[in-house]
Amino acid sequence: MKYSVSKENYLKAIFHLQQEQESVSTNALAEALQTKPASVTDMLKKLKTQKLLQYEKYRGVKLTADGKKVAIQIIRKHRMWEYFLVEKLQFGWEEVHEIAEELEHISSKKLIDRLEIFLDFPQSDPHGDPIPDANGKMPSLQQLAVSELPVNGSGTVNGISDQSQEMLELLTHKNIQIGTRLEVKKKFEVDGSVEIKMRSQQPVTISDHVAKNLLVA
Amino acid sequence: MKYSVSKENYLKAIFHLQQEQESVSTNALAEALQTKPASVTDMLKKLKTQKLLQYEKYRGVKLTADGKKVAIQIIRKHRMWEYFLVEKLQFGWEEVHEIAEELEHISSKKLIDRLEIFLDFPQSDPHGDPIPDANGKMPSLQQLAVSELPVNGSGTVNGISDQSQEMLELLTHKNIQIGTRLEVKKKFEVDGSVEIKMRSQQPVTISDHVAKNLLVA
DNA sequence: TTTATTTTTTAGATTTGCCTAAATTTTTAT
DNA sequence: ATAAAAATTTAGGCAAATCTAAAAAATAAA
Repeated sequence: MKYSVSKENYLKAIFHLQQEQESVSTNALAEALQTKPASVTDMLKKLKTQKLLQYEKYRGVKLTADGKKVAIQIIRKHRMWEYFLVEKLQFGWEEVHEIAEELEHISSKKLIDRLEIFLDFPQSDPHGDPIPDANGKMPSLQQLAVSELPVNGSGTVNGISDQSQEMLELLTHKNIQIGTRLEVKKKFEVDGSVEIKMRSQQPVTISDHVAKNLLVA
Repeated sequence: MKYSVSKENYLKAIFHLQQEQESVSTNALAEALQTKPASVTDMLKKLKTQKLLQYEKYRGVKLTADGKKVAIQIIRKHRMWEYFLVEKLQFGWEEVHEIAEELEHISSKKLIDRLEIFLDFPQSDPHGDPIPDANGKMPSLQQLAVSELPVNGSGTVNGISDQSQEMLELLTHKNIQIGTRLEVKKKFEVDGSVEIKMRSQQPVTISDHVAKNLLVA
């Protein structure tokens, strides 16, 4: 089955929002998709008739198994392309999201399966998010925010919660990327900032905000 | 400026039809785009207000310099992706057109420029068609149909006129591809068929139809 | 437990790209 | 040169995806 770009974006957004909350509200979806609640209601009705989601008016929405399957395939495509852009075309991790937003809607399944082989079965995208396999199996990795680490605790960066351009640029500036090993040297209770040390580098301080967004294993 | 997928397809189709005829008719466009003449008329009016083409009702249509520029960039993307699919992802030359029809509408210019570097500046796509450079310059190569070659004349295949799936599969079956060197051994006037010989192979006969579609330098 | 606030839905429009049927213009043939 | 045929355009509509404004339902607050 083939769906419009718009429908695919709805399914993807609902999938992501469901990670946080069981049931997704119309307003949350409108916010995520940068559209109006009235438009969301319209689309939910259409997706419901296609049995991609469960929806009762005023009650929020949940993906069906079918809907989830579609969403995961889109996410697979998105992350696979991001990996390609960074690893093969030398893009920075902060510029690939936008381009992948378009590439994820290219319909050919064979294309992605071939790309996966060409890339040698990458496990996660440039921001650390896992790439689902062809069957939709998503490797889930354990993650802890740096802000939760104790003093002298250490870990390897394997995820970023806020993947905005600005955040990614800040991290790049501080020389932090996926795979970076770091140790917590000091925690300042007064503002939640954390001093961290990376291999063969002077210690640097990151704000409370950044520490909460930096995930390690 | 960004245009809809539909508009891009119109510009591309007009560009291709203009290679044959100075001015393009509504019917020819409808046929090429698998749509109705009435729809074409509608769209032509819209593209005219955007100054992408010259159009006077009942008089046919021609691209403006702007329109040509847009069309060439789409063709550049299409052919670059086709090259990528065949060279890197191991697709057959008969399966890439369809996928490239989607990929050509991905908007990022940087993406194609990076892809071009990654692919090491390919000059032509898997069917022998030239890939325009970033400025829109299109390397034009001299081509002659095998049917026009004299007996004992030879050449290297560098283009296919009819790039339908069936034709490409037939050529693959006969071991003919871009770059194949061949010599005309015999010409049968009665049906226009031609016997050709390729390096270290028994001679094979191709029909009039195929001989006209096979271009050599 | 009413009232006020927030969330969500409905109603009615708009835009894009397409369609069919009918009218018009151009081209071809007699 | 006129009639017939072919090509093209106009008119009126439809579906998808969006919007604004108003109504309805759910939730929170007094």
